[in-house]
Amino acid sequence: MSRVLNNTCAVAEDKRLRVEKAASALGYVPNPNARSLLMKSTGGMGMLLPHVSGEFFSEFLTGADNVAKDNDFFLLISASHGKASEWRSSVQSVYRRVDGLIVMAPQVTPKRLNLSQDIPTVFVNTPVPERDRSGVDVIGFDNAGGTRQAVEYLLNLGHRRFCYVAGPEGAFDAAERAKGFREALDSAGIRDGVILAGGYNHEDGALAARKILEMDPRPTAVLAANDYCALGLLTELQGAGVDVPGEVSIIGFDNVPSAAFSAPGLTTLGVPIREIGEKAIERLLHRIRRPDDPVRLSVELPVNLVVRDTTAPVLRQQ
Amino acid sequence: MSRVLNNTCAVAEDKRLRVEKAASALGYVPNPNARSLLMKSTGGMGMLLPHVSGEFFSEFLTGADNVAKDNDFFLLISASHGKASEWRSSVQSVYRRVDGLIVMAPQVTPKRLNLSQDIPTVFVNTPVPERDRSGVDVIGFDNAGGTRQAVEYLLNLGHRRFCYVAGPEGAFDAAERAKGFREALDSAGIRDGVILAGGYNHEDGALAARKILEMDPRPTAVLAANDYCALGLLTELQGAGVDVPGEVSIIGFDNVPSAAFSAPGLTTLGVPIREIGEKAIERLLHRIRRPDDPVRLSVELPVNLVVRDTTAPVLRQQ
DNA sequence: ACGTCCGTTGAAAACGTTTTCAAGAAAGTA
DNA sequence: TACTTTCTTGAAAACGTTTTCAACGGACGT
Repeated sequence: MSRVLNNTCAVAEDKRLRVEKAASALGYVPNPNARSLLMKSTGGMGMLLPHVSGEFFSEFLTGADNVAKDNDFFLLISASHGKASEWRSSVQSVYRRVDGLIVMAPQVTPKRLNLSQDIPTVFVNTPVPERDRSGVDVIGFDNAGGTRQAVEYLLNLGHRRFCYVAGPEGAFDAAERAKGFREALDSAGIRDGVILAGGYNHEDGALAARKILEMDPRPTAVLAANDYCALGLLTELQGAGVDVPGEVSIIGFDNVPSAAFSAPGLTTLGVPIREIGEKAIERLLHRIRRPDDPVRLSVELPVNLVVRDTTAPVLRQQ
Repeated sequence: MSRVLNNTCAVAEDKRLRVEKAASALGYVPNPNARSLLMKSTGGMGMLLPHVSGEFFSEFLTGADNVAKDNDFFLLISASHGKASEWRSSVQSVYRRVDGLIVMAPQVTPKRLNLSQDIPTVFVNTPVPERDRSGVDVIGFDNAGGTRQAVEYLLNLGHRRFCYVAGPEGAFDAAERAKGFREALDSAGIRDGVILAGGYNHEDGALAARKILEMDPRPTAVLAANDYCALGLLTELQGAGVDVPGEVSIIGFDNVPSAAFSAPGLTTLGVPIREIGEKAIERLLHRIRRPDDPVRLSVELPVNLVVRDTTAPVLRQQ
């Protein structure tokens, strides 16, 4: 009897007791499929991500999970996505199983995902053209501005020979970060900034480090596409006897927890990714609870330079 | 018409075409709730975890997600669990929404979770008493043996003054690791091993490091409950001018990706956590596909010492 | 040409809930 | 006492699928 479980209308006290006793004796748990088939709500949030590995995503998940749990929502996660076709099948499999969707697809433009419009969706760190933002929320952060800021900081420290270790091919955020690097150098009138192929993992940084070691003259400032890349770079350079930050300054991107605990501590660009995870779920909750609210989010959060110990004035090398 | 979408029986070719065209024109996607209500299968795997933060869990998730995706299963994740009551409500909310369940509950014994027996369940790194293993699969790893192995390695390097930075209170795996430490010291006849309160995060290691710095005589070998703790310890000791491994050797636990990229590289105990994630999902898939197979898994995987550069012979200090 | 069998197809039952509908009982009012 | 209103409760409809059932038509064999 659904009335007693959900307190939906008045029931005689003796009957209520009998039903409750029977329910707990049988270990009765309502079937959520039947429930959400009828009620058209599932109590879940879907997260479509490119990966789940690394601290960037684990922080994002942690933020999302915290507020989801507080509101008794579960998280449905689908990851490991490179191609648009994989995205589409994931979208299908998630559709109608959740009440809201968070999509982080730095490699794919959302219209290729053919998402249905009838489910609240928040895009995070995903390239959404202005004309496609009508029905959806968009949370981004200033990738290009971050690198630009970092370059400017290094310029002020006297650096003139720059190198950028790029992120993965085809990823929108990586491209933006590289763009910020080029723009900042252009503004400063520096023409010989080097961009090296890289990626988002330690190994990519280590590989780039070996190329940097062979360069002559060697750059005095290296920016990496993210913290893991920077950390791999740092370790490899140190292993080759290079003094960081004495000879080379390094700046990462993301400010993952580990960045604070390298030796020396990594100077990096802080992205509030855990807070973004929280905010994204909160946003979905709002849209679920007030479906007729027409206002949509479209924010680009600032990225803050977190100065630690892998950056120093260039004076010593000149 | 379900017959054409699922190829369940012969249909005239012209009708099939017409149905398919109509379906794609309307953007028809079958409602998964209605589907699984009837078919009693959902195409999802549930993961009940204590957290999702940090590389340990992100590696575990990556492994699980890889094989789940290859088999077109989605992952339903419920985390942030401290208390048994939270676990129970999560179990309820996941029940019937997934075809299999992975439970990692180092803080709770499974019988307090009142899990239903009718869904395949794999316990990972969870204390399951022998008598409760009849219907479930259990994958563990040798926590005690790991620390024991590490202590023995350090003993061979000549270390005699040991310190252990413990994990979180109440966690089964942390207790096992501490037990291994005590046992190994007892076997060696060393009575003055120090156990410090700690935790699973960088900060816990850093805090413990400050206590170690005040100790006199200072230990020459420090084991940490996990890698993050060890890394926090390492950074803090280095910051205080302590030479690692010259003055103090450090060994972590888990072998998360970052452990390879500290400076110096962290000696640690390798837990194949990504493979465990894969194996757990594979196990569930097997049990879903062959429900009548009575054999149950009950394995304790070995933990391997991964020697890097935070450990050295004690000679110099004697 | 007639009977049988197989391939095809439409209708209906089932899955486990919630919600609606209507009926019945109890209580209050004239 | 009779009528109306409110409270309670059982039955039935609905949600969107899959599967089963039965019927229909055609093809094949005798």
